[in-house]
Parts: sequence; C-alpha cells; structure tokens
Amino acid sequence: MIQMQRANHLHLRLYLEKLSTERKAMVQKEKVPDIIVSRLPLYLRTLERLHEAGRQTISSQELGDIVGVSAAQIRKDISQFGEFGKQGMGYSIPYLIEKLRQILKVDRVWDVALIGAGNLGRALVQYQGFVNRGFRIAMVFDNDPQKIGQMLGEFVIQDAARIGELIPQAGIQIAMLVVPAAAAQSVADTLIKAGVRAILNYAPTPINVPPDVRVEHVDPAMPLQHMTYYL
Amino acid sequence: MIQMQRANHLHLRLYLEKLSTERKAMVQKEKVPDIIVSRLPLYLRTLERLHEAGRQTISSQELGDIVGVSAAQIRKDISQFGEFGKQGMGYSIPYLIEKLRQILKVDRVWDVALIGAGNLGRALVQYQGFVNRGFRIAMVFDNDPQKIGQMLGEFVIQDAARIGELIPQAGIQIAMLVVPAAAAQSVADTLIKAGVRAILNYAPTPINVPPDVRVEHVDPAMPLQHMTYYL
DNA sequence: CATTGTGAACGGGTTCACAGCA
DNA sequence: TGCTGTGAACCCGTTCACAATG
Repeated sequence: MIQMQRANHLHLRLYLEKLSTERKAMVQKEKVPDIIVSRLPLYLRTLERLHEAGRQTISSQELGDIVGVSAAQIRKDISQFGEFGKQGMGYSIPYLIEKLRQILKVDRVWDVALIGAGNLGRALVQYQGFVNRGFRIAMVFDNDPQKIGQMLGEFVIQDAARIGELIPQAGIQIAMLVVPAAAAQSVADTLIKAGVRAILNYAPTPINVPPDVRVEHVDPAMPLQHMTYYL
Repeated sequence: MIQMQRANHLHLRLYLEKLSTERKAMVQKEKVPDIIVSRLPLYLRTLERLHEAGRQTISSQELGDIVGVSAAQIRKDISQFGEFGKQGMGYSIPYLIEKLRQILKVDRVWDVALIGAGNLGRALVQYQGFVNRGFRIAMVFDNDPQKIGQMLGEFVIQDAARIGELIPQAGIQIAMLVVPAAAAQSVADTLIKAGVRAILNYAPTPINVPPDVRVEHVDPAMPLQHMTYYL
C-alpha cells in the first residue's frame, strides 16, 4: 500500500513536472523578460571559459560573483527555462552550457550576411570570435564599384544590388549592417524584403523595422561616452 | 511699482534657478540612475545627425519616436540635469547638444590607449567614428615582439611592458582592452596602476576592478546570441 | 495652444527568505 | 549541510496626467 502510494506519488510528480516544463516551453516567448534573455549570452560565455579550464560544476553564488550579478538573480534567470540545478551541489557546467545553447538557439551555426566592406566590416570578417559562438559570416556585400568583385578574406564582395537575389537563395536570416547612416534605412528595408529577420546595426542611426524583425544597435563610441560621465 | 515687482520677481526666479541648477550639479553623480546616463549618448548622436540635416528644434515626442522611447521618458531623462526645453516649442537642438556634451564630458577630446594590435584592435585604430564624438586613440600597445616597433596607422606599436611608464606620462585615463581573455585581468591591473580610470573591455571575460574604475563590456557575438533567441 | 517639467500612480524586475531536496 | 527554486516583499524606473508657461 505504502509502495503503491509512493509509486502514484512519483508518477503524479513526474507528470506534473512534464506539464510544467511543456507549459514553460510553450509560453516562454511571451513571458521571459528581454532583460533576462540579454544576460544569458554572458552566462554562457562565462561557463564556456570555466569549462575549458576544466571546471565541472558551479554554484549560483560563484557564477554571480564572476559575472557581477546576485546569486538570487542567477537562479531566477535560469529557472525561467527549467530546473537545471541540483540542490547541494549547484549546476553541472556542461549540462547548463548545453541548455543555454538550446535556449539561445546557438546549438547550431547561423549564416550571417555582412553589408559594408569598410574598415569595420573588414575587421568583422577577420574576427575569430564568431565561429565558436554560433555564427559564420557567409556573404559580404558593398555598393562601391571599386570593391565589388574584390576579395575580402575568403569572400568575393558582392554587389549590394543583388541582396534581394542572393540572400533568399542562401536562406540567410541574420545580417550585420555596417554602412553609413544615410544608407542604413534603405539597406535595412531591402534586407527585410529579402527575408532577414535579425539585424545587428553598426550604422550610427536607429532604423525602423516591422515588429517581427529584431534589431540590436552597436556603436563603438557610445560605451565610451557613457563612461566619461563618471570621470 | 509694477516694474519693480517684475524686476524683483525676475531676480528671484533667476536666483532660484541658479540655486536649483547648482544643487542638481552637486548631487547629480549620486542620484541619476545609470540607465538614464546610458541613454544620453543615443540622444546626443541622434541630435547631432538632426542638426547636420539643418533641424533647429525638436519636441520630446518626435525625439522619442526616433530613438524608440516614450516622450515622457525623454523629458524625465533630460530634466535630471536642468530645464533645457521651452514650453510650446520643444528643445533647441544646438543648445541640447551643447548641454549633453557637457554632461557626458565629451565637450573635449579624450586620449585613449589601445591595448592589443590584433584584428579588432587594428580596426578600432582605423575607425573614423571616434574623433567627432570626443575620443582619439593616442597610443597603441602589444606584447608580441613581432609587432612591437611596427607601425599601425600613424602609431608605433609600443611594448606592453612599458604601459606603466608611458600611460602616466601621457596622462591617459581611458583604455580599450583588446587582448585575449587569459591576459585581460593582468593587463587591466597594470592599466589601473598606471592611472587608467575607464576601461572598454573587448576581451571575452569579465574583469575585476576597484569601485572607482569604470568598465564597459563589448562582445560582438553577444548581441547576435541575444537576437537568435527570438528567431 | 503646443509642449515642457514633475508629483503620483503604476508595474515589473530584483532581492529576500525559506521550503525542499540531494 | 549546501544549494536550488520560488512566492512575497521590496524597490526603482516608467508612465500617467496635469499645472505651468512661452
């Protein structure tokens, strides 16, 4: 009898856990605050470095100390996506890395188009840091006749006029926009028409996009201007 | 009599305004939330572009639409530092630019040291976007004997071992750290000992610094990983 | 009359504190 | 015992709404 109750209890618990996990997966996109999502890449990067150094487990306390947030916040953030820790021993680093990669969808490699073969664009093509983090530059565009047809690293620089043709062909969904401010909006429009759904905007101007397209801004001077306030 | 009252009233108002402005300037560093400071460079950059395009005034509504925040937030943010607007007509763009530059202390040009002459470091030296925004790379360091003594743009690459000697000499307070993760902490320690008080950290690892030193992280892969969550 | 500056209300992210579990 | 997961309390940034004003 006791055995049966235990068994029933266990089944019930497992069932409820399964329900709860599925529910979380279902509603995740609606409910997880963006600010939490934005911290996950930082956790992931830190865990990857710890793993390379041979560490196997870590507590929320230690991880929080390293990345500069409270232990409670680490736990709350991670628990949005499931129960990945073990009481008394913390989180398994390889397991948490795997889960974070799944959540952020970087458990694969995304092809990225780079628009603009200026100084910054050239540096991004050379940059070694993308490939282990889930991204590979797969195509480079520019509209300068001097540059079109030339090599940049392993790529032939393509005519920006062919974005609408080549990007859908390659099925590319992510673009880095590294063009002058004046060109940014019209190039962005072209990219979106070509099927791009995420734009990393290095142009020094905001761009307007439909609500189903994601944009992140990057401006090398802005964090410097932020810091000088405090000097 | 009416004239006198007007005059007195005006003096009183000016006096109170002066008091209030001074008080704001005094307590500003304690009270303004960092998240507000982080939006100011975005406002400034946007206003500078509008000014180049010949615009003279703008309302909080329109500025908010452009940068993607509410009009109320624009007004609250700006009013932390004084009363720069005019009821009925909005903000004078040149005046607001001047004030924001003062607040962010980019109404001057800061010398910046760049540590690490790899791909990314090289691109930052070439980058044209710093100089109009208040920053000038003034010195480049690396610890690779192959690179030391070579030219990078207009600079001779200096031996990183001489940071402690050359940076205080030049009075440099800002550094961009573009070195491998393994070297980041020790180089940061050296920089801080040399008098650096703000570090823009391109190394893919957090660094520990004393509370009077500012650090901002930049990682080209992190915003991409943030966006893929939503794809 | 359009638009700012701001006190008050609101909302949601963070911290707290502890039950639950290995 | 050590540490996670989480409801509740708290805190702080955002929005609201309107008096003030050129």
